[in-house]
Amino acid sequence: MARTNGKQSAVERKPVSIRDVADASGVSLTTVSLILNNGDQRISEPTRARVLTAIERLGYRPNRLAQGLQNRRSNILAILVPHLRHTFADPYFGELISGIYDRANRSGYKILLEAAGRSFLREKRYLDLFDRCFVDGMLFMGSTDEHRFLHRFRDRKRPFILVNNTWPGLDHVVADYRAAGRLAAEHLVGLGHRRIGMIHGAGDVETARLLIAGFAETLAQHGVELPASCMEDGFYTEEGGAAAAEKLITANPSLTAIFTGNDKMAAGAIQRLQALGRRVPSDVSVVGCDDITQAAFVTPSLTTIRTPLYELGRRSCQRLIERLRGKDEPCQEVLPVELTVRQSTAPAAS
Amino acid sequence: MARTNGKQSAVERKPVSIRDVADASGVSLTTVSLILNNGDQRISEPTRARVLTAIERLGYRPNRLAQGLQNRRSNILAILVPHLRHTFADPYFGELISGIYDRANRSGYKILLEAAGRSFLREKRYLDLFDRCFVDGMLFMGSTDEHRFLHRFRDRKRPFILVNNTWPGLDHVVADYRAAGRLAAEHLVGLGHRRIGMIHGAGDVETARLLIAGFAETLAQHGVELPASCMEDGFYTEEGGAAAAEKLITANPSLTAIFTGNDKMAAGAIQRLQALGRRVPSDVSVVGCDDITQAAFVTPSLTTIRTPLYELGRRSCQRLIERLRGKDEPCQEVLPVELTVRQSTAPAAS
DNA sequence: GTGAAAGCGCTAACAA
DNA sequence: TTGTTAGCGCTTTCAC
Repeated sequence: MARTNGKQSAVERKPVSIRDVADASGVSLTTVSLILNNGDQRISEPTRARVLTAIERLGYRPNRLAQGLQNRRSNILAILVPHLRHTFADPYFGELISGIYDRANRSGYKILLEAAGRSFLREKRYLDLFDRCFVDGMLFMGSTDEHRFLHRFRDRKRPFILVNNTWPGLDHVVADYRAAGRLAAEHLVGLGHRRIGMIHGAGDVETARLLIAGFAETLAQHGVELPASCMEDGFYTEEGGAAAAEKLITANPSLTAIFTGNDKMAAGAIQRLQALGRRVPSDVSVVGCDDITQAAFVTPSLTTIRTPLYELGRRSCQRLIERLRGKDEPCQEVLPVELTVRQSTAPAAS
Repeated sequence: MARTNGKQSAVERKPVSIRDVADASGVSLTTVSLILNNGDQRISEPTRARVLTAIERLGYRPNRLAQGLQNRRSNILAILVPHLRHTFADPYFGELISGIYDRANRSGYKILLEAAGRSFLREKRYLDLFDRCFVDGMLFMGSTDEHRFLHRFRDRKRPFILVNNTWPGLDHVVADYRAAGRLAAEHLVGLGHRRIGMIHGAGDVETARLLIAGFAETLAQHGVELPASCMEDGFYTEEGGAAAAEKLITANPSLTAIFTGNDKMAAGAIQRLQALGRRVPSDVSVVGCDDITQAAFVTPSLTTIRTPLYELGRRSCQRLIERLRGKDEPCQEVLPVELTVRQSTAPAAS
């Protein structure tokens, strides 16, 4: 791999080293290090004070490359996202990232961003991140069944957490999507809806399957069918949701309610339904999933199942940090979801 | 500063070093390094092949902490965002980040995420990021006049780029906000609006002032006033936009159009206007700014000024990388904006 | 209590 | 064409 062979860099900075501090305070380099790392032991108060003063005065900061080289830790965690178009602009990922960031920051960990593109996976660069000492641990969000590389983390040799999805043998923190499906179904059935459609996310995502299962099961318990003709894939995007809504309503004109696998698809669906002359919610009710910030600001505001994205991020990171601290128990944590009722659902028309 | 004193880490991994490769292929460690770094020079073909094979077989990856320690580079760039609530979930920042990420990735740079919280600024940790060799360069977005620490980067000793804002003496890449204001004004005036309000972002943001200036100037050129009573701060949030819209329309019931400093405020404004019984756009037209993805999926879909966020991110990162490669010219780049007409604007009613 | 010295994994003069 | 060697800045035994 070619290196950028440019000049060293246009800048020159004072590299104050531990050596300088030692000289300035008339002690050995060991003493300085001891004071920095070993806390209260040994070193006499006067010496300690002198060194601390020198550190302050010189503005010394330990070089973390040198530190890391020594103790084999980078103090950086990687967040891996799938390679989609402008992935980081998606509020779903953004909420998770915010939660992870805040938790990591609290414990002094830095966050490295990485998108799992084709070459990244092909060249197994996710291993590099660990083996080249870039990061101490990794969190992956947005996984699908296609992400076969996840196998490699089952040996638990590299600290790894799957965020808001599951995979056999991997540690994860996930929202209760089965319950999400159930809550949506109960809400709609409770409003008297009987002819209901669903716009789901990709079929190769475990949580999407759980959501569908929970939704269909609960409808069935109430004697409501969810035939294949009432199911459409919305690909988790606004455009996909819009197209799916159009297909659904065209194929099943009598539909009075639609449940979507995320809020983006719901926003797209609402817009398309209105464009097709259906009023929401008086003609058709729509229930979303996730409760991203924007859900409250579409018109009508979206009734949705709240998955605690920020908290999922926090907890995932918490678990990873525990792991890094030596706790070696498998982790399968499920966080509860709840119904948030707004303006996009109403009693069935007929 | 206390270190996490936990166990080394629950895991143990094969650390294949350059030493191992050298031994395995019967050459010196230097030879291996030369092959890795110096490209095609010197080394004979047979030797090179032998070494490359060994590298492959052992799965050797150079430890970047060691590399970095040597050549004082981390190959990591920091993205600094202001510390707001769930900052990373904001599509505005997300688009910029996506652009930066993609450009950085193309040149082999990693991205480190950092939020500029109180302690981060107070303790000057932005300097640590450089001086402790965490990163080679930094991009900052979401800056305000309050971010005084920006002064410290004027000496150009540390590669730094301001993203989508300006600051005296700092390199930046920014959208043409004055033109954005002008385009919005021309659009509304062109539709016959004369009683126009504005919901602006914070007054301590230079781009917000430029936007206001461009908007007011152009209205004035067309003989339209923009009195103080028609200006409200929306704090760049949906809730703020909603509250501002209510104030505006209450104080000036005859308003027929509102321009907002970003799309989030526009979404909030639209929702509140509708809640107050005003139809958008037939009673009141609304123009947003930025054109985030969600702008197309509020109801009615939002007419807005497109600032090329993703491209701003890309260019900013491009500039930073050029800087890292030794180019030392100041950079003040302005990217054009354009009007995107959708459903939220219509000819003036009266 | 404090310091000398070895070594983390790598790069790059300088020799050979 | 290849190898020897001296660090990069830090941590950590082990002596004193």
